[in-house]
Parts: sequence; structure tokens; C-alpha cells
Amino acid sequence: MIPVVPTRKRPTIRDVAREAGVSYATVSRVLNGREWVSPEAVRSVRDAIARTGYTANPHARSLATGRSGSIAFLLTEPQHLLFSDPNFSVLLRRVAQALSDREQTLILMIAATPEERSRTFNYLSGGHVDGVLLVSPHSGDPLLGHLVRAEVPIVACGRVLGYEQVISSVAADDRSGGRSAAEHLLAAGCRKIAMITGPQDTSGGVDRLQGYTDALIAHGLDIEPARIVHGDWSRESGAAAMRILLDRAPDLDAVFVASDSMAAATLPVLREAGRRVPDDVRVVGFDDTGLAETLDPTLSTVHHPLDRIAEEMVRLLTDVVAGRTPLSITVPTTLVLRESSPAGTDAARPDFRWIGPEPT
Amino acid sequence: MIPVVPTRKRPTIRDVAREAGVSYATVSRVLNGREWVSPEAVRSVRDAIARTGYTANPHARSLATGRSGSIAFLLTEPQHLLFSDPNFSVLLRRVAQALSDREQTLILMIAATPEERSRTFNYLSGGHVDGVLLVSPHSGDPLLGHLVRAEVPIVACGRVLGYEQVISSVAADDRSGGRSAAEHLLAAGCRKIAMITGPQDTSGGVDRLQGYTDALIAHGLDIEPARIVHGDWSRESGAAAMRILLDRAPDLDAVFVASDSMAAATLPVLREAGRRVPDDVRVVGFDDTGLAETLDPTLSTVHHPLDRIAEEMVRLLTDVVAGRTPLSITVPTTLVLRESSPAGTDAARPDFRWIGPEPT
DNA sequence: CACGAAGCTGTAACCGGTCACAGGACGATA
DNA sequence: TATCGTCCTGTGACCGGTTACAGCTTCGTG
Repeated sequence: MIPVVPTRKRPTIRDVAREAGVSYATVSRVLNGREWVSPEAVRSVRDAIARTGYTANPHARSLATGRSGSIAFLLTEPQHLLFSDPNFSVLLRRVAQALSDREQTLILMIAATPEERSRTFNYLSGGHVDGVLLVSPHSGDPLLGHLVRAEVPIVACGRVLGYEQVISSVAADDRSGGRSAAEHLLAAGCRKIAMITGPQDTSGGVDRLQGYTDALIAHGLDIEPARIVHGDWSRESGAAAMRILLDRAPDLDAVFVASDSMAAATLPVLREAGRRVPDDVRVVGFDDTGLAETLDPTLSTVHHPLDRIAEEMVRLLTDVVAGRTPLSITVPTTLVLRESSPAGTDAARPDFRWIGPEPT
Repeated sequence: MIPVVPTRKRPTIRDVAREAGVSYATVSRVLNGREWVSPEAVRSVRDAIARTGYTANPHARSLATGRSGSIAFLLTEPQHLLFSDPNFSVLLRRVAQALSDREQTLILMIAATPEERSRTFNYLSGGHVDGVLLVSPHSGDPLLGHLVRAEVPIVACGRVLGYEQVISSVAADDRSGGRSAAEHLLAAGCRKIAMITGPQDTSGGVDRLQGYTDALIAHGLDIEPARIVHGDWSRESGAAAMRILLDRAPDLDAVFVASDSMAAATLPVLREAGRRVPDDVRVVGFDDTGLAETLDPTLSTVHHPLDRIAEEMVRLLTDVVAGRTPLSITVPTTLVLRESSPAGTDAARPDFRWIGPEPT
């Protein structure tokens, strides 16, 4: 009897059991390697699996175990940032890798519009994923409060201001990073150092600024409000901020910019204004995710260790899912010097502890 | 045995049924809106759902229906391209949106290493997703053959050379795009037009080159092999290709580059070589995904309609999952003129049909 | 020799949905 | 009044796994 339509049913655990001459419970035990199973049984089950080409149905498994085996990577930034900011894609890549190593699947959710946000909330709070990785959270976001109330396991990239006690997070040591950038500029002789910050409702935005003020104050300098302009990570905001700075503080001799994207946008503005980089104005960015090397001049910047951050986020989320109390992890940053602010004599100065690689 | 996590029981369909005073089958009917249900029953079920905060368990649903409600977005490019090529992130964003609108979830899979590839194949062929969206497929990839043999529903972005009859695809009209770019350069008076192509095992790489040769031949010009260099979409390959061109064909008066990433990398090379853009050498790219506007000079380029491509891919995949025979869809491109090759007198010429927007 | 423990295996209940099918209520029609 | 069709609802089987529990060997020990 040849079936007209080749009904290609995928083999189930019971097919494997029949093939192996054992019960399906034994097959399950072999698959999960939990309990005592005789070596012969293990072998015949493995053979049967190989012969039938069996793979477990993840939905049946999730239904039985109550775990989904998947986590959500949640982006709440407006879409133009997703495109221009390499941080996202680098982090995404690393997280995907880390999850793949743990046999977990990565569900990408983008919640930019109000509709998407409410759909996203329903999905995440419905227990459809084991946990959520949150990127670049803004503390004012109501979605955060809802997720926390629904007790969804969350790990954020960057501390979530106001939620430090309830949301676990992994962040770069932004404050030290900002401080080392500013100290490098100070050591190079700059005294009128401006800063373009990130949004002040993100930990990265706040801490990098804090590091900058730390360094200036430690060197006995005043913080000049005119030299500080807030950006929103986007290129456009970087260019706009640079124009404001040139207007408000035309005597500046250096700019520390809280992201490479924004820093990249300052270069043409400076060039148009007739300022040479680094001779007239030194520029130091933050991130070092590939963009910095491709600019002209290449950009000195603080390396944002996204590899380790991704790794730690996944590890931490596993803990949080298992019921661990919230925890914040900080990962050290590294200053990388390139053409836009090369190493000067400062490398030899005893008061300057941090030393980056030689400029290329 | 105490469970590790205190599993807060979520309400099930039976809880809702009890609450509403109906059977669970009726609740299911209301949820799926399938069969005849009395208005009162609908109302009381909806009330009960609102009261209990019920959301359906997608795994139970998948198990019962045999559909997973999720599709995989599969990337097979080496990771450095994922970072530098904005095409990926733009497409990803759009696909995510289109899927979200259909209440489907997007599972991101990156198969760069051999391990990841085999894991990915097992996962996809195991029927864990309803279908696969494939980005930038290279025809030599063995993973493709395996997926086709396993009868996994696939829609690719770009035709898959050699698999046109078995893998559905959505592509830009790369050939017309390449042709309009070259025609624009010809109309601007250029006669020694070089080209940096994409990989010749991708339809985009082949077709954009084909469009270029179409235009040159139509104008009675010979195809000079010395003026054609193959790239691999990456910035590095663009810079390298430009150097080769300056060496092999130093008399060139224009370059058509098959991607904006590669085109971006040609600009510093040209500048270093003392060639002014566009005065000495005109440059036209391909993609128009944001990067082109941020370059200096801003880049004339062929707009790659990723919005529509994403939309069509999702639509087409739905059809393929439903059993539709393979189909290739082509979406038109548009030439966008900016500083690197502004519109000339050609716009007025009768033999030049295509006219882009005025340069900014 | 009786008995308990250890090692292994099978049965059955359960996870939370979908859906085929049986059947009840009720009005229309013969 | 009997019969039929339409509308609506409930029961129970099933999807493919996991796991509690019981049962069967086999062996060691008092």
C-alpha cells in the first residue's frame, strides 16, 4: 500500500521507543540523562534515534516542563537608533552566540510604537519566555514598571535608574571610562574640555558624565555648564551638540563625546568650523565598536566591552530565572588611543595611571 | 520535591471556563472566533478573561495545532558583516515589525561557525519554526541544500543562484538599479566607468554588475576587465578594490560600487590618492540605508527598498508555509543623487529616462 | 532464607490547548 | 404531533513530551 500523499510525520518519542524496544519513558530518560538507565537501553535508544532521525518537539517539552527554552531580546529604542548604533548589533550578535551555546533560542522583540509595546508586554508577561534581556533601558519607560510588577525575569544592559534594587543589570564601568577619557585629555594638556553626554535617564549617559566631572574636579578645575551639552546617542544629536558647543564655548580645546556615533558626527562639524583634529581640538569617543577605526581621523575612544557584557547578561539571566535576587555587575572599560587624540607625553607621567595601546 | 522556582500558576483555559460558567471548548471557540457562539457566552468569556488576566499558552497551542507561530530570521554571513552592513539591521527591523503585526514571533539565528550551522540545521529541520527567512544567501552554502531537502519553507532576500526553482525569494531589481546608476554616470559624461562588485555567488552581486554592463554595451562601450574588481560587501574589500582600481585603471572617471559600505571605504582612498569626488571621480553606491547621507561627500546611490522587501518576504513566507510553489518577486529600485555624483545636464536629456531628486 | 536496597523499566497522569463529534434547545414545517 | 434544520454547547480524544509512582530483578546482608 503506497500512500498517495507521502505524509511525512516526524517521529515521536514513542516511535523511537518502539524502534528501540523500550518504553517511551526510558527514551525520555535517555534524552534527559536524569535517572538510572542500563547501558544497553541507552545504546539501543541512541541507535533508534539515529535511525529515525528523531528530534524532540520543543513545544511538547515546554508544555510539560513549564520552561520555554527561549529568552527575549527586547529593544525599546526608536528605530533610527537601532540602525545607526553599532552597539545594538554587536550586543545582539554576542547574546545570540551565548544563548546558542546554551541551546536556548533568542526571540527578538522590538517595542517602539505603542501598539508594539502593549503586544510585547502581553507576550512577555504571559510567561512565553523564560526571561528578558533589555537593551538601553530608559528609566521613564512605563513598560519597565509593568514588567517588574508582572515578575518577569529581567536583565538589563546598563543599570536601570530607579530600579537598581529590582532589575538585575550588567554595565560597563562607565564612570571609570569617562574618568580615564577626561584624565587622558587633561594629561595631554587640555584645560577647556567640553563634553557631549548621553541621555540623562540612562546609566551610561549619567555615569560617563560623572566620570568626566570626577576627573576635572580631581584636577582642581571648575565644571563649566556651557561646556556640557546633552545628546541622545544619535549622530544628528552629536552634530547639533557640537554646533552648540562651538557657539557657546568656542575656546574649547577638547571634546569628550559619550558615544562614537555622536563623536563621528562632530568631526565634519569641526572640520567645517576650521578646527583641526587633534591639533586644535582633541576628540575622544566612547564605544569602540568598529566605527571608530573607520573615521578620518581615526577616533580615540573608550572601549565598551560588549563581548563580556553579553556573556554576563546571559549568565546572570539564568540565575535570575532560577530565583536569584537582583544583582548589578560592572565590567571594566579600556581607553584606546588613536589619531583624534593620540598619546602624548602623559604616558610617562606618574599621575596618569591608565595607559592605552600606542596609536596606530 | 520542591520546585526550584515558586511557579505562580497562570490561569488556564479551564479557569476561565469555570469563571465564565461555560465549558473550556467554548472558551477556545471564543478565542479563535471560529464557530457559532452565543453573544452572551462571548461576553461572559471575555469578561472572565479580563478578570483572570488570562493569556493563552503558546506551547500548548503549538502542540495542538502543529504550528509554532514563529519564524526564524537566519543570518549566515560572517559576523563582521553583520556589524558593518546596515542592510541587515534595517531588514531585521522591518521584518520584526511585519511579523509582530501578524502575531508571529521572530527567532533570530546566526549560523556563522560550523557548530552554529549544524545546530541551526537541526533546529530548523526539526519543525520548530513555521518557516525561515534567509538573508543574503550564498549559493555555495551547503546549509541551503540541506534545508531544501528537509522541505523547510524558505523565503530568501535575493534570488538564490542555482535554487531559483525551489527557494522563493524577494529581491530588489538589482539589474535595473545597476543599469540606472551606470546610465546616470554615462549621461554625466563619464566614459571610463569602473565598478566594484559584490560577491559573484549572490544575486545582488551578479545582477548589479549585469546592469552596469547592460548600460555600457547599450551605449556602445566596451567592457574593460581591468575596470571591474570584485568585493565581498565589506568596507575593507571596498578600500582594497579601490586601490587595485587606481593601480590597474588610473584613468577612471567614475566608480559604481555595489554597496554603500564598500563605497564609503573608497572615499578616503580616493582622497589620499588626490582624486576629488565628484570633480575627478564620480562615485555612486548602492543601498541608501542611512550611511550614504552621513558621508563626506554625501553619496549618490541606488535606493534598496528594504521596507517593501521585508513586507513581501513575510507575505510570501505565509504563502509558502501554506504550500504555495516557489516564486520570485522583484521590487523596483530608485536612484538617489547626492554630492558624490550630482545630477548634471543629463536630467534634461531625452535619452535619460530616470531622474532622481535634486542633490541636497 | 528472609528481607531490604539498589538498579532499571513501564504505566499512567498531567501540562494546556484544539477540534471532531454527539447532542440539546428551539423554531419552522409537514 | 413528528420531523427536521439551525444554532449552540459539552465531552473526550489527542498533540508529544515529563515525571511520580509502582513493580520487577538482582544482589548483599543479618
